[in-house]
Amino acid sequence: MQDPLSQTFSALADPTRRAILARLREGEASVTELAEPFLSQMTLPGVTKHLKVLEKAGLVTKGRDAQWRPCRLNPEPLKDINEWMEAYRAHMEDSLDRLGEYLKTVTKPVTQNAPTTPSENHEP
Amino acid sequence: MQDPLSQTFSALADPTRRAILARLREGEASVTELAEPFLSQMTLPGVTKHLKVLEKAGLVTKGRDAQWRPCRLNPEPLKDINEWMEAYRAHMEDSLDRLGEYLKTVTKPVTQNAPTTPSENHEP
DNA sequence: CATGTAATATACCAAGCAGTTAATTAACCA
DNA sequence: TGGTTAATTAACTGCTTGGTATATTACATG
Repeated sequence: MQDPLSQTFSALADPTRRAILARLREGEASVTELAEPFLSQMTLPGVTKHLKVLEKAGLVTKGRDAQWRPCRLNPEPLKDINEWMEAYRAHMEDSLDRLGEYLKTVTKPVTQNAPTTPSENHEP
Repeated sequence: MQDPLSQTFSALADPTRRAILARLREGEASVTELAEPFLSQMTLPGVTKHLKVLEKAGLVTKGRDAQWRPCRLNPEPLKDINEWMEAYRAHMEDSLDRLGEYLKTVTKPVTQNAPTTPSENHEP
């Protein structure tokens, strides 16, 4: 049993599942419709499993229409992530500022001394 | 090898790791300092492993000061998550509206239902 | 009723992960 | 030099995860 936030994060930690969510942004879809783009890489039960993960995380809800299970996006859990991120927003902007200043010092004349350890930029 | 976004999400899908990040928001800390709050539930190598996950995801960078490895928060990967969430922001507001309307319909009659379990929030 | 379609359940496997204990590296200090 | 502290590595375990093939349930219609 995981806490809800962990469950949401881990549900999102898979490109197939994120693609399913992206598809659902455009509206309801049945399981086979959702599965269709992946059937070259994965079987239908595979997709069903991914859907179940999303469902357990509360990101997707399934209805019933005869033999179809129309799936809908439920963005509620994303709000919790959004809220969690809030605390880091200032840091994100800070590091943007630092990058800006770093770039300034780098593009300025040679007389400027070395910036405070650019520290390997992971992703440029 | 995972795509970077999946790697970030999955790094965040653990309460210990999120707590470490939260601690790092307040500034640099050595591994033992970071580990201290968890040592009742987990050994030091356990924490080291979590740190390595965060490091691989690019969320934490380690420096060196003699025998210490001062760790710092690197919020860069969070920007990607933020960007990813952008596409869902409209949906979140939509569902907020729906919640608002739902509450309106619910708060009309006398049947004020109980608040949905405050649920101890781990990280403020 | 028999058949086709939508979806899930079951049982299994390989790989990865969270955690442990014990050993090891690396730096400082006296 | 030897001892202490900081941190990592190695080797192992149990559990979860992502995927499969196969079987099964549920519904609609000829």
